[in-house]
Amino acid sequence: MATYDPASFEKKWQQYWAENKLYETQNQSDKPKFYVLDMFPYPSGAGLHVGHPLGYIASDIYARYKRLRGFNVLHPMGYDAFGLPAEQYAIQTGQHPAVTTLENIRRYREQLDKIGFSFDWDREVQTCDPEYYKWTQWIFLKLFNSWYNPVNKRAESIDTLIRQFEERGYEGNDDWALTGGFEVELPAFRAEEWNAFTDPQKNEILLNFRLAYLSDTYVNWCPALGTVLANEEVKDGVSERGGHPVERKKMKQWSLRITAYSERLLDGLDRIDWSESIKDTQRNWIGKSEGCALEFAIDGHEAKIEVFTTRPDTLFGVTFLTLAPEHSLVSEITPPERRSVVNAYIDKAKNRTERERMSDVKHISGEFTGAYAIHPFSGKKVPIWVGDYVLAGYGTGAVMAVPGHDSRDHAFAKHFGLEILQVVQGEEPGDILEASYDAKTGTLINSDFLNGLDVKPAIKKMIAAIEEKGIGKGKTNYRLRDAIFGRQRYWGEPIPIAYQDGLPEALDENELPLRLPDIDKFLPTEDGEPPLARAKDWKYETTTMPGWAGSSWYFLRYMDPKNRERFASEEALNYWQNVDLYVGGSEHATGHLLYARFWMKFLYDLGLVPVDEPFKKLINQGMIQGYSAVVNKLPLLEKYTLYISAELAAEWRKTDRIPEFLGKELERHGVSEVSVNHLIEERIDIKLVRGEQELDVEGFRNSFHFEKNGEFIQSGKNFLVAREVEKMSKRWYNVVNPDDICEDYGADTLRLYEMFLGPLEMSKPWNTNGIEGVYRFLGKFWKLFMDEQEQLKVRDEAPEKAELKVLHKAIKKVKEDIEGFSFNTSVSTFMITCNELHNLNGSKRALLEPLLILLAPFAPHISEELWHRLGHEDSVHNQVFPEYNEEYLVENSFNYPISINGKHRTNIELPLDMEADGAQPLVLANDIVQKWMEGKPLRKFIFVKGRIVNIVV
RNA sequence: GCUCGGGUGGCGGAACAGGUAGACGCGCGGGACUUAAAAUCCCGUUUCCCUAAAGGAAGUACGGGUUCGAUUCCCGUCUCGAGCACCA
Repeated sequence: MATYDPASFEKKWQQYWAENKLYETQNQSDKPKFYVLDMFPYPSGAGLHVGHPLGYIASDIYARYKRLRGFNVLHPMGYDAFGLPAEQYAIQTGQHPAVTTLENIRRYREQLDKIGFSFDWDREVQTCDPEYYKWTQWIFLKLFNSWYNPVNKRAESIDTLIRQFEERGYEGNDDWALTGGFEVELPAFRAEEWNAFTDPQKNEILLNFRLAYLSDTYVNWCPALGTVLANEEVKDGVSERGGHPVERKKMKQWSLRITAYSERLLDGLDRIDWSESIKDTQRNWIGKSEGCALEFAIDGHEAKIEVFTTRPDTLFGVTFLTLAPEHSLVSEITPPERRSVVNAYIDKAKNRTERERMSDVKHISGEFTGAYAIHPFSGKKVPIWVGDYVLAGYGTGAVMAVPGHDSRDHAFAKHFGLEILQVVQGEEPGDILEASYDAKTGTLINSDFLNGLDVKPAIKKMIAAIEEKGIGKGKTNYRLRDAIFGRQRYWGEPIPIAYQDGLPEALDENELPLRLPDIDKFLPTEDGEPPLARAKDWKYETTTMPGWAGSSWYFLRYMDPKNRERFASEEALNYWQNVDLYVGGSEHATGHLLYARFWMKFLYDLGLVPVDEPFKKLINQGMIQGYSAVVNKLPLLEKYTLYISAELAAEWRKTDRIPEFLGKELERHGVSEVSVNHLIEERIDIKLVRGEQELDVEGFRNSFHFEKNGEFIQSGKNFLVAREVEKMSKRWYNVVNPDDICEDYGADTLRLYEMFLGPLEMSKPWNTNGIEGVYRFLGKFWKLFMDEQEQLKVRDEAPEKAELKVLHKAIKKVKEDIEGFSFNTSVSTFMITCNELHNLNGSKRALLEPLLILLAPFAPHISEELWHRLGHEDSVHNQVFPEYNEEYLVENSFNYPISINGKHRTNIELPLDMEADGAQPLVLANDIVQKWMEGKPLRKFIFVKGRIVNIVV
């Protein structure tokens, strides 16, 4: 056999690379460093599918390219090994999650190895390894022992805060120098008072400032999973994993004070090379809004209501205030005669789950408290209401309602018949009683000293007036919430906290790692305690860290993975700095990617890392979707289950009328009175489909999908299935396994094909329609080197100019493509180059050797094989990426045929000293021709790609 | 509702800064080799008109604009996808 046979050499080279430690990376080098990282996988029981390697292949190409370009490349891989699925599995089967996790890791490794990645496996990390999570816990302790100093704008040791308390005390929530604007439920105290406090009292106070803290907060509680979830783990009121309903519940919880970093997380985005869309998602999530906080006095009460608004200019349009049902002042200000009504409303609102509240956005509800606030400028009395459209968790939990210029306030006012005032005049007249005017443009009216001003200057003037009056000040609010850090779960990092008199006490660093204890059952205890409460003599925190803890710093551990003294040595950190290229899915935009940035900034503040952004450049690869196969069946009959071919089912659904042919068939089976609603779609294994739609009927009959009383109805020669693009998942039977592709076509074809599918960042369905083309290309490429008799046919002749042009074109294109992450078009370039060399009979060493190096990042196995067949001892992956020479690329153009107005033809002699080569007709526009005809000289020739495309007269 | 990103042949998709639209691959059609098939190789393949050949017209979701020239830039409309969403 004289053909390309990947099975005969791919494994050989994979072993060769491993044995020779080809990809081992040193922490020092004369070469410049480059760090290429993939998001490490969670090792699930299902194994890898073809979607996983997409990003890994892209990053591998880039890493190999950088290596060929003379960089010292760090390209590691590991496993995000703590997590829910392993624990769910443990609950069902009793198998310890550590066992199944290690088993899954073994399987992942086996699959990864088949694809020929250039990972340095000596640096592998697993987040569930005590030697690793020791340092996750260590970072947690650092967070616990730190606070955010808003004056210095960075995290500092909690000791600096204690010193301030000792010297100055605390002035309450106005003490911006200590809180930086975040709310602390803590009364003021003087320095003497502080010094007189007992240690537990001091500790309790300090918890309000620590970056890792314990507090009573509303959490997303998922009863089905038995744990709390972070905001980004909840989608539309149900859990992201499993889709179980989620409730709001007040619980004592560990949280991380990520909100302290809001501004810096926002700022940092301007300095990193990420896609605009993902930066936008993060900006959105942080949700900065600038406005002003101000107080309303309450008629007959000492207390004041603080509100936050982005529209202080509309203050004269305030006709009522609305408090969230959870607002602490509600019960205080409600007079006795209104109490029962208001309390009933509050109870109702509280008992609604988050989901109900969200799905019920349009329904307006609220109650008048019976109390009145005093408008700070007009002195008018305005009623105070409670309404669940106001969120307790944002701003102050109270709003000044401006129904004239806020659609939500407007809806509320209209529903309850409250006054609506217009204070901003827009360009187009509209009835303010019908719809609010929300735009931030226009002229102020009915607003005393603001009258005549535009909105923006009015905002400024009003803030100044408010500050002068001493009732409030300009303020920035963020949507970002602190990150809840405890999970009522077993399979996670234990939180290194012990309890003393109910107060948390941090472990000492040298007590780490706090190892996860063995327990007999993985369920929560009978009285609802987390599983860790089952462990004997466990005097520590019983919740564990969330899945994102270990992944928030793993990129640092790769730099120095075996260090037992430190999370990574200073030398390693200073050498590698941060990740130059990070490749992974965009679904982590508001989770992992935000938390990792937060931790990096925190570590930077403590002087533990040299830079404060973890990932310089980020590429988001798209998802590879499954291409499910769907059969239509009519199962309502006792006698038969009728399978209806896709073309008939489609017509039926479209027209809602039974197609004639199908009607006859149904009649023949004694079926009447069926509607299209009886038609059921069932997904079947995609292996039962041949080509695009044809069902392998025999295979289907033998599969478990088939109903024993099934009969087929089809109008054509074949029974057709419908196809559906959706997530690749076991439950849809649409998973394609990379091992199978490697088996059939080899790893190089898999790699090239995944790149060839389309732009890296785009999501696309997996289908194997084009894979033959890529495989054929490799076969053709092989034939440039080997003849029919399996003999090397490469000649040592000097290449022709035309051949050099082909080569250098390819070098230039591939280099540009890799640097721009357009791997799909570089595959095309290889195909074109291969064809052109065949046509030129260019099997010459001087052409093919550079070409092999060029191809090596994409198809490492075939390149290595042919490189050795050319007589080299060394690996092709140790070579230098070839440079292109512009000289060979110049296009010569001369003596163009020109068609004027697309009609007449003439030849124009151009004042260029070039040889004629591939002359093209040039179409000139009318007016140019006219000027030319009038005898004006031709002034300028416009060249594009060495070709004249226009002439300026 | 707000923000962002898309819409190009039968299909996946090219076109780097405005400059020969449809590269490359799949599919399809035709041919060569073969007793035959597979494999391989060659030719054709946006649509329409005309044709023996040559040629011509339209064409990148739709409608306008800027330009000698627009898939590319600007305005408006439709549409698909993603993120956020009673955030005051």
